[in-house]
Amino acid sequence: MKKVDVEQRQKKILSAIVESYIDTAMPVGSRTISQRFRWSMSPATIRNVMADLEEAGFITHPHTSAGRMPTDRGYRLYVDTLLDPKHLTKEEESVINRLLGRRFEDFDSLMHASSRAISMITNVAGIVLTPRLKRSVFKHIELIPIDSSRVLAVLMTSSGIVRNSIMEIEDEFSKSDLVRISEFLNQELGGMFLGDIKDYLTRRLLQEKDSFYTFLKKAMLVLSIPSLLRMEDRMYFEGATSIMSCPEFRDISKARLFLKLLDDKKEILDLFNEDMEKDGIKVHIGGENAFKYMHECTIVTCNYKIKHRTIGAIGAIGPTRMEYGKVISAVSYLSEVLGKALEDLG
Amino acid sequence: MKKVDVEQRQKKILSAIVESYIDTAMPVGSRTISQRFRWSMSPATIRNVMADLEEAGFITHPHTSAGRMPTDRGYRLYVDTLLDPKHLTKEEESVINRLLGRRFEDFDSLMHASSRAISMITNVAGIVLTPRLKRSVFKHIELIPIDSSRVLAVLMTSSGIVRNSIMEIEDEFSKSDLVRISEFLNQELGGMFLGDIKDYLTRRLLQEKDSFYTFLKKAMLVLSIPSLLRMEDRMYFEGATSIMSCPEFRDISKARLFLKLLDDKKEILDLFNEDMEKDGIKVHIGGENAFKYMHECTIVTCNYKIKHRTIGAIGAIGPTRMEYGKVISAVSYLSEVLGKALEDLG
DNA sequence: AGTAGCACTCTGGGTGTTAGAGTGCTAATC
DNA sequence: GATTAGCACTCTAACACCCAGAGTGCTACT
Repeated sequence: MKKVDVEQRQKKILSAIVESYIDTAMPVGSRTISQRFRWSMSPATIRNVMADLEEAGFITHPHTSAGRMPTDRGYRLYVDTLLDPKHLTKEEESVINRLLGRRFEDFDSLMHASSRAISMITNVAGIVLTPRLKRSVFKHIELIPIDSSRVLAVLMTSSGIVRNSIMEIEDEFSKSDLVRISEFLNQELGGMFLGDIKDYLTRRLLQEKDSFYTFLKKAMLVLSIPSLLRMEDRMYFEGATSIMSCPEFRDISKARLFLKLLDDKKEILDLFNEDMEKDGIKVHIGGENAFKYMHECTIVTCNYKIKHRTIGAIGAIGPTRMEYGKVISAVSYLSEVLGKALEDLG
Repeated sequence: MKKVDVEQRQKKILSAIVESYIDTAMPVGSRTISQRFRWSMSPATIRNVMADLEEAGFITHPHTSAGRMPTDRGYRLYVDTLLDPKHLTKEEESVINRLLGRRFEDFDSLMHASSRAISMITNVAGIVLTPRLKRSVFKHIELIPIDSSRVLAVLMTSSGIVRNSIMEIEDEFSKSDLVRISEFLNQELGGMFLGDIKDYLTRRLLQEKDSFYTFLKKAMLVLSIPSLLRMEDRMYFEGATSIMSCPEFRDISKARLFLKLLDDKKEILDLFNEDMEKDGIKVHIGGENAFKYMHECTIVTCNYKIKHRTIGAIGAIGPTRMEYGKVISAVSYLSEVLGKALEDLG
C-alpha cells in the first residue's frame, strides 16, 4: 500500500470531484471544476492534478474522453478527512420532529417512524434494528395461565420492551408452581442482562440439590420458551421506492440486485450487529464490504443507546454515490433521538 | 353496455390469447395461435375471430402490425368463465408445507411465512393482513403494575393474538382497583367481539349509578389504551424483488410506480378490508380498481377464517399479466392453511 | 509552475435502411 | 356461407453510420 500523502490542492480538487459527482451523478471534467469553483486554476492545471489523483487511485474515468469519478478509495478519503461535518437543515430537523416528536405508546411504530425519517431526509433507505434482547436488562416476568395446558408468559425489560409467548405445559406446572416461579425469577434476575441469564441459572443449578433443584429446572424451562428469549433480529426498513429514483438504478438489473440485497436481510443484519460493538458512526463503502452484493452500495451504521448502554443499531443503505455528509449527520442524530425515545417509552 | 354473448370458438381463442400472453408477455399473432394449439384453423380464420373479439373489447393491439393482447375486459371474461380451476403442483404444495408446516410459536413469523409462500409460488407479491382485532373475541386481560405510575396491560383474544401496552396512570388506580377491574372485565367481556366492547360498556354505564359508575369509568379507561385496542392494520408483504423480474417492469418508471403503490399501504388496506366482507376469492383487474396507481395491477384477495369466522385477509398483487390460475389457487389454498395455523397458534 | 493550444478519443443521439411480423381485405375454395 | 390462401400494406426493432461535443494528454510557451 502506497503511503497516502495527498497535498492540500489535491485534496481540494478531490473534494470538488466527489461533491460534484454526488450532486450530478455525471463524471466531472476539468472545465466543470475550474468553472464551478472559484479558486482560479485553469482546466489544464486541474487536469494534471487529476492525473495524479488517478494514479494514486482516488478517481477513475469510465473511458478516455469522459470526466472523472471517485473510486471507493476516493470516497473513503473524502469521508475520513475531507468531509466537513454537516448539520441538518431546519427542514430536516423538522421532519424528524414531526415523525418522532410525539410520544409513542408502541414500539413498532417508533421503529417504523425512525427508519422512515432516515429515508426521507437522506433519500436512501433507512434501516433500524430492534434493540437486541440479549443486551437488555431483565425487569419483570409474569406467567398467566390460559387454560389447563397453556400459559402466557410476558417478559419485560427495563428498556420497556415487552415480549410475550404462549407456552404449552403438560401437567408439569401446578398453579402454585407458576406463582412461585415468577416470584423467584423476578427476585433473582432483576437487573441482569438477558444474555447472561442462562449461564447464571445453569451455574446456580450446579450448586443446588433435590427439591430446589427440580424447582429451578422448571423455572429454566419457562425461560427457554423459544420466542420469548429468542434473540430478536427484526429489522425495520423504509425507502425502497425513493432509492429507485437514483440514476444509478436506471439500469433495471442494478435495481434488482439492490432489492435482492435488501431482501436478503441476513447479511445486513450481520454487518449491523458487528458494527454495534463499536461506538459511533461506521461507514462501509462499496468494495470494502465483504458481501458481493454490497459492492456498489455504501452502508452507514450507528449504534444507539439506552442509558449509556448500546442496545441496537440504526443506519442507512444506498448507492456508493450518496450524500455522505447528510447521511452521516442524519444517522448520527437519529441514533440519539431514537435512544431518547426508547427511554421515554420504557 | 353490449350484451356479452361470445360463442364457443371465440372463447376458445380468447383463452388461447390470454394464456399465451400471460406466458410470453408478447402480443400474440394469429399464426402463433394456429400453430401453438392443435384445433386446426388457419391464421386467416383466427384473424377474423380476433377482429370480432377486438370489436367486442376483449383484446387490442398496440399498433397495426402487432399481435393482440387482452384488455382488462378480456382478462375479466377469462377469469370469470374461461379459467379452468388449476390445482397446485406437488412442488408448490411442498413449498407451502415447508414454509408453513412447522408449528409457529409466534404470530409474526407465521404472517411472514404466509406472505413469503404466496410470493414464492406465484412470482407476484404476497400480502397478508393481520387478523383484525375488532373481529376478534375477547378472552382475557391482565393488568400488571410496573411501578407507581405505570401499568402493563396484556390483552388476549380467543384466536391467540396477544397485545400489550404500557399505560401511564396518575394515581387514579390503586392496586386493588387494578385487580377488581381485571376481574370485572374478564367476567363480563369473555366471548365478546372486541369491536363491540366499547358500545357495550357505554350502554352499561348509562344504567349504573354512583360508586359502580366511577368504577366502570375506570375500567373503560383501561380499555381505551390506544395501542391496545387500536384496530391493527399491519400488513405483511413479500416479493418486491421477484416481481421486478416481470418484463412489464423493464421500464423503470413503471417499476417505480409499482413500488410506490406498495409503499402507500393505505389504499391496499382499504381494498382488502372491503373485500373481507365477502367470502372467497376476489379479483380486481387493472382499471377496475378505483385507485389510479392500481390501473396496471391486478389484486387478488381472499378472506381467512378462524373457527368459521372471517378474521383477516390474504392476497397477491402483481401486474395485470399474472398467472391467474396459479395465483387464485395459491391464495385460496393459503387462506385455509393460514386459518388453520392461526387456530393452532391460539 | 502554470497555462494555452492542439490532436486525439470516445460517447450519445440522430438518421437511414431493412427484415420480419402481423394485419386487413379480397378472391378463391370447400 | 364459412373457411382459406394470397397479397398489399404498415409498423417496429435492430443495425449501421455519422457527427457534434466533451474531455483528455501532451507539448510548447509564458
